[in-house]
Amino acid sequence: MLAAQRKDLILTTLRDQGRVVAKDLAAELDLSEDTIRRDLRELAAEGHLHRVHGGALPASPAVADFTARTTIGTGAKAEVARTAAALVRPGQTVAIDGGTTARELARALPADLRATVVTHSPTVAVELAVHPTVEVIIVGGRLFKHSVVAAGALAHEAIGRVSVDAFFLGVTGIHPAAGLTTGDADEAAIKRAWTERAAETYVLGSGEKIGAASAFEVVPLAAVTAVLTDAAAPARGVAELRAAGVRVLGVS
Amino acid sequence: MLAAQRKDLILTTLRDQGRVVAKDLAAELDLSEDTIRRDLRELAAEGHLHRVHGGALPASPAVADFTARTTIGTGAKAEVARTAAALVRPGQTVAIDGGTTARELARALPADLRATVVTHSPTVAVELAVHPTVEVIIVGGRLFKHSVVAAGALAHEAIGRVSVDAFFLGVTGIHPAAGLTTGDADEAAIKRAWTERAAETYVLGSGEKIGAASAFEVVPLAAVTAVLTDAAAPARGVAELRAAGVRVLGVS
DNA sequence: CAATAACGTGCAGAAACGTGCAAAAACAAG
DNA sequence: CTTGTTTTTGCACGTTTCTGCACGTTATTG
Repeated sequence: MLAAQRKDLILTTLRDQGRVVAKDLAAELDLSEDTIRRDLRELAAEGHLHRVHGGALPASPAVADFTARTTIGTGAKAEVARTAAALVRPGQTVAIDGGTTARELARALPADLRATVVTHSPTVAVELAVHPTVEVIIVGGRLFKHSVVAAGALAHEAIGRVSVDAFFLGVTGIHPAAGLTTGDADEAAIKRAWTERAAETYVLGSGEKIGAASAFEVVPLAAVTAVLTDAAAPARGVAELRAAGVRVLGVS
Repeated sequence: MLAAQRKDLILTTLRDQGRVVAKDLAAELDLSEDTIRRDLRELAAEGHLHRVHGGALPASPAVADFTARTTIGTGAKAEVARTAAALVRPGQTVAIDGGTTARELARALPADLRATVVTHSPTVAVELAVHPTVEVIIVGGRLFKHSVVAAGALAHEAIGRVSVDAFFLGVTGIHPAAGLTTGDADEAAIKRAWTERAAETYVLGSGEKIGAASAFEVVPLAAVTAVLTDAAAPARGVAELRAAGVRVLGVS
């Protein structure tokens, strides 16, 4: 057995059994405990496991966190997110906005999806850090703490150099007359910049946002490909959007 | 059963059953009561449980919450983080690397600190989103999932346009001969770029990293201002660093 | 109150630890 | 192919951690 294989075995054993006992493994592999201890020490130094007396434990309780994280979300936002995730094609480059629905979208992406996600949301980036196949590009800038997204001229400039197949836009208001709105002017400009760089723009619009309007327009409704909402969205609001020529997905 | 596992079992039993009876647990695990009592004493000393005659009860909710926060706050990495946080002066611009110690540093910054933090770690950015006064600049780039940091040419270029008063550098190895090392070459280059843009560089080096060495050198030890470590750092490792002319803070 | 159970401390033996070293195996260059 | 270099492995050994024992002290119970 090669030394590298042995390290893989250690990590696999850790994952499967939740622990490694140095003495047992040495006997099993017919090696000295010294060798196993050396392996454990090195793997611990690289952050792959937690070295304890007599063996090793998993690196962190992050396994439990991973499980919680991958629990399928319920509620309106998760519904919207699923509708959105189904629109992402393998091989595409898509941009994801910030916010809780956007975060749900990051979670809802299929585990085998091979695509590139560009985002100015560190929260979305952290969510996608555990995705096995999606490539993630972070757009930097000044952190707008209210929404936990990068904003300002730095972000705006960086977005201007990106082109994406689709942009998943988060807003706070979806109104037939007022259009798509949000509460901060700088954030509105960032979102607008994304729509200008995207072939298609889908609004993440759970029902509570329909009929609402905030202070700053992002883009008019005519500028987007569709509004993605949920089954419980208000029928009148949906009807009004459709009457205005807007494509609404996620509700009959 | 490993000793560390047994402590986990005790805490799990406490959560599930609301109590631990020392005599019963000793019988169940075929160990002496002395051993169980020692475990309970140690866990109580760390605030994880309430020691009572005959066994243990859960720490009270308020204490448990405080302890959970304090437990994070009392580990080696939190110690290092506190030493680091104390070095940040109001009005400064500092860069924070990625990793768990870096995240602790973000948490350890004083609540009234007025400074600017630049980081290529979305995790650090998310932590600082709740800080009332610190300005945060995110450096974008391709997400290196293993360490959850932005990397690649985009990040490297962005860092080249930033100057900071101090860079708090995370590594996996601190060795008198091998220098400061990490496990990925691209990440090593990003870290190096930061050291070149920083007036001072402080290494976040909890004790387990001292004496260890990973594959890729970031910078030699002579290139940094100081290594910040914790009280439990190995004395020999610390002595060797000091003998090599390295300033080591956080341990006598 | 006395008897019993549980406690914490100090101690010794066993197990595990990490370091330095040398030999063997693997690798790379000529 | 040979030779020099690097990596891997086990050994020896001093250090550290873990565990049970003994025992005096403290708490609980009838």
